[in-house]
Amino acid sequence: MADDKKLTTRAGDFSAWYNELVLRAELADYSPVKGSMVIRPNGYGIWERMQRALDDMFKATGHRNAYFPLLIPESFLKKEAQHVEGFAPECAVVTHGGGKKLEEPLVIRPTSETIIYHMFAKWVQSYRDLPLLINQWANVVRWEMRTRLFLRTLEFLWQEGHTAHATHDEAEEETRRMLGVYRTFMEEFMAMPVITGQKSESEKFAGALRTYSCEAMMQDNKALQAGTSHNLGQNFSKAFELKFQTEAGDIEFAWNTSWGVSTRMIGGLVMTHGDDNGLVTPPRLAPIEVVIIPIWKTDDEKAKLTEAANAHRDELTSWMGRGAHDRLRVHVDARDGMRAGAKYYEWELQGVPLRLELGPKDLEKQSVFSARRDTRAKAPIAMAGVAESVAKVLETIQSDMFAAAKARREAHSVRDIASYDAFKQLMDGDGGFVYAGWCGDGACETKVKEETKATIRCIPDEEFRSAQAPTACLACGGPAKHEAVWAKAY
RNA sequence: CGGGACGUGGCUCAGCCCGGUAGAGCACUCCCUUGGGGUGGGAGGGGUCGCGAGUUCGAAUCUCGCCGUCCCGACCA
Repeated sequence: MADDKKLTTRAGDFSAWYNELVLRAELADYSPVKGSMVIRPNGYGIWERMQRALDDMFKATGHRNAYFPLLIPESFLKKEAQHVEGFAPECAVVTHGGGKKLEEPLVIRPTSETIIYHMFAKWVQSYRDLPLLINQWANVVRWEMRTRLFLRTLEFLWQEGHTAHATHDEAEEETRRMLGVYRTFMEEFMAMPVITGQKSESEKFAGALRTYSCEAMMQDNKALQAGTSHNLGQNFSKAFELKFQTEAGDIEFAWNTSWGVSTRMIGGLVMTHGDDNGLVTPPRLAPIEVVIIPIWKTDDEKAKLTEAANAHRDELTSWMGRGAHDRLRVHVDARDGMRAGAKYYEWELQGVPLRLELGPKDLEKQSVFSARRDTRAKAPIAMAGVAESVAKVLETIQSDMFAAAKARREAHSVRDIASYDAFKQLMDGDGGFVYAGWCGDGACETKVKEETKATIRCIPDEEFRSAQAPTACLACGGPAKHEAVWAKAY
């Protein structure tokens, strides 16, 4: 490589850029087991911030956490016909334990519907026990053929919410509510705009009545399904005898929902905001929001500036303007033997939202020199009231990142595609989201997929639909039943 | 599982055609230098050349087999 300090560029090879960034920013590393990965502290730190924000939102909507076991009797998985069909090929199965062959093989959970609804059936007797609102943070295993760091690995971390309700409408409301929670999280924390909508029959969860998803656009204009929420109807309650007695005294099957987001979102974060210099983290998810780099020449200066940098850190971290539980997250990089410039590159690669440089000149001027990660804009910040100024810049970064990502998505969204040929041409070139009609026939979906690799990402919710609803199906030209978002996807 | 490529210090790779006892850059350790965007120099540590067999006086290099990785296709959060 001509310059192996630089990343491959996004324009040069998006896929290589992504892999290099994830490895070099130390978000994750390949594990000795093909297809699985180690999440390193930089990556896990982002996950922890995601978990915290989401967990608070789950609690605020009345859910409680629990933990269900990793191993599931194989027979459980087979109880729901669609479910087993969807997951059987990608299940890892434990056949031996304690040095003996097991009587019944145990499946390593690819998702926990079966074990959870089995347990729910024991816990629910009456309508008074409903709704039952449970979430678990867990790892799951799906034996994928082709894997990518964070985006698709054999094992990944996620949360799965599982609820039981007395009526279909309550379950539907819950399904939509949690999709909304995901959307809020993705927009407000990840600064990642998403389109919400319903999945087509072929893309829905195996065993669900309906699946809704959040779809985001990556910088290569491909779609990433970032979160899903399922109305499971009574499919699982019937398979697992999850019944309750109504107020009127009748016995009915409960209505279930399940919803999940995973460490895949970290991949989405990288591909939404990263640039050719590395990761760009939205402040609200950044384990370190501000890095302070003292600059010195002499030993005398070194002592003075390191002390000043530490004093700044203390001032920033003790500031309570965001509330006592949301202090600024600040790191001082006073490493010796490394030039300031080299530190800049390193922290940029790791995506720290704001850098503060503190040198002799700044001390004289009673200011610090700041550099934004997202725009790379530089400006001095007065020492007086520095914490408030910094907090304000971070807020600006957060909202600017969202606005930039949204503008990019809109720039690559097409609502007036002239013809199927034009669509093919677009998918052959730049790609993007195409809002176009769909007759509702799975055959048309399959045809488009085979010919262009693009699929229906979702039937968008009303607010995302075009002012003028499309009248013809993209593929067959017949009357359109829905407006659909078509795109190539991860 | 089909098609293609590749396995050589931690990383990226050269050496292989034409066999002769292993190299570069980066990274790492130490010293000096430098220090507001990847300083420069010096010294040093580190390799069963993927594994196994074969040919040969001698194999990283040639032959065969195996294993593994990556990319492209069939499945997917």
